[in-house]
Amino acid sequence: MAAPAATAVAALPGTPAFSPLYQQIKALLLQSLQAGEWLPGQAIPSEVELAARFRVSQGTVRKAIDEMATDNVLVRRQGKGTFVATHAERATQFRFLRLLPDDGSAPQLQRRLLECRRMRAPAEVARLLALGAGEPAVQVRRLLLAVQGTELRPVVLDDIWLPGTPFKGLTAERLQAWRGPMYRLFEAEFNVHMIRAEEKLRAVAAGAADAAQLAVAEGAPLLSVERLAYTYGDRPVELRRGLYHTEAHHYRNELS
Amino acid sequence: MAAPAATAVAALPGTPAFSPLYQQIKALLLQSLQAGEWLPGQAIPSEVELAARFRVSQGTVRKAIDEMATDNVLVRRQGKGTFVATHAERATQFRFLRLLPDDGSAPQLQRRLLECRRMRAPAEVARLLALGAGEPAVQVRRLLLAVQGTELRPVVLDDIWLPGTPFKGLTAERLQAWRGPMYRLFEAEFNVHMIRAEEKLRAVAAGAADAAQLAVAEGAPLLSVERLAYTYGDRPVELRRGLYHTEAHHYRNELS
DNA sequence: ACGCATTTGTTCGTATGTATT
DNA sequence: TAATACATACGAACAAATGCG
Repeated sequence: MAAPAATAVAALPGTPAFSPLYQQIKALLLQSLQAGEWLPGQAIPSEVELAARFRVSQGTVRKAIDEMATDNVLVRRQGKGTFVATHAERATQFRFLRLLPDDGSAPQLQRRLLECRRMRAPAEVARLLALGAGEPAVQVRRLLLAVQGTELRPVVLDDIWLPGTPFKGLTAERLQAWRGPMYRLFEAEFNVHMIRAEEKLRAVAAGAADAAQLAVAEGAPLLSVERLAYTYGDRPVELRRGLYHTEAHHYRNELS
Repeated sequence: MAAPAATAVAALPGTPAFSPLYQQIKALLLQSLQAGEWLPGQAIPSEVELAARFRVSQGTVRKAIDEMATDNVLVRRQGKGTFVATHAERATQFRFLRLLPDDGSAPQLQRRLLECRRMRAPAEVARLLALGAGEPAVQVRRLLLAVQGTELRPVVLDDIWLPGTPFKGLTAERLQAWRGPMYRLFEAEFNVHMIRAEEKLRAVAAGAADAAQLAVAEGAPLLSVERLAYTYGDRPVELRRGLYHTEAHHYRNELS
């Protein structure tokens, strides 16, 4: 962990490997995060400390951290320090949960675990998760139910695939016992932190089995959301296909 | 337009109106943009010029511009200057057009104008566009067709509502004649620049009329995209409801 | 309750590098 | 080549928020 080359080196401009100092610092910080030197929720060293470690000015460290903060990898808190982002905070949850009630109320969802089993990854799953042929994977299926007064109405049917190796030890009991966001469990128990995801949305007709789970008619229109989530270094670590019942809910998106 | 108070004033800390200098500069720049002092595609004054005008350091101007650049309101080009963002650039178009072919090819869409008429805004439209009762509005309906080899397949049915006053002079002929993105027409001809939008997505069943336009069966699942687009100062200036046929296309979204 | 140390936030100034014309 | 504009980097000072003694 004691990096032999803690000093960042600015290559001569014009050489192919050239990149600004603050970008090199950013890369080094990301490496430390990936290596688990600082865990989600913990504070990283102060700007002056990092400046001393890397032998650069405080302003240079600042610019590196600034970018990582806008990337939602770090969170700055004036007077306290800079912290590794975590999925425990409310703000972070809503970045990945885009389904909202039409009436504008706060989403209130209950989980119901349907399945959690370990198996060899199917070809398509292996391809998207960049796994070798026959490598293990974990499949999780669950239902999310909206709480409306005393009633519970199913709104999301999730089919989730995770690489087996980093998620060794993930069981139905573990999932069942967990209170809080699933992504928070992943980072707390398996040191896998989701920072980015790509989604493909489609309208599809409900199949018989899915319709039964979601309590809708067969052939009813459902919103299909296929997600590929990435951790540090753009490594894909989750494949998720969700079916959303959008009668009293909608998927909210901000274009900017 | 000759601002009487070109000098930014830092209120005493603790007073309610206090905000950092660079935020004040940002607000002043946004006012100038809103007033049309610099038009989309044009260069704004250089950082040193702006620093002199506002009596602040170059670094402070720089920070204001930095934020506006990440907001996609301005575009920096090293060696050339800083420019007002425009919808003419390819990159900007894809920020607002999220429908992509499943096969990964570049989207190639043809427009077919169905309707363009001026009328009093219906109550719901008026509410969302913050119009007074009975104020004029323009309704545009159009079809987008995917070009697949020699075939044309309808994929999007758009129903667009615009406030009548800023869009005085918008006619079917004007729309028909325009080559390029509609948002580019809006900023070039009507000085209305879209910078942000909120969308609500749902899966719905195709009605008889919509199904006919999109060449799908009645009841087929369609992706409904309801968009409210904003210009400078968070003023809503477009309401759009699109129906997407997502059999060979999908809506792409990036979570970060 | 007060003050002090720590940490990030803001602002200034200066110098040099890189891209464009 | 020279001038201009943005990009990077350093240093310094003070403000604001936090936590601790």
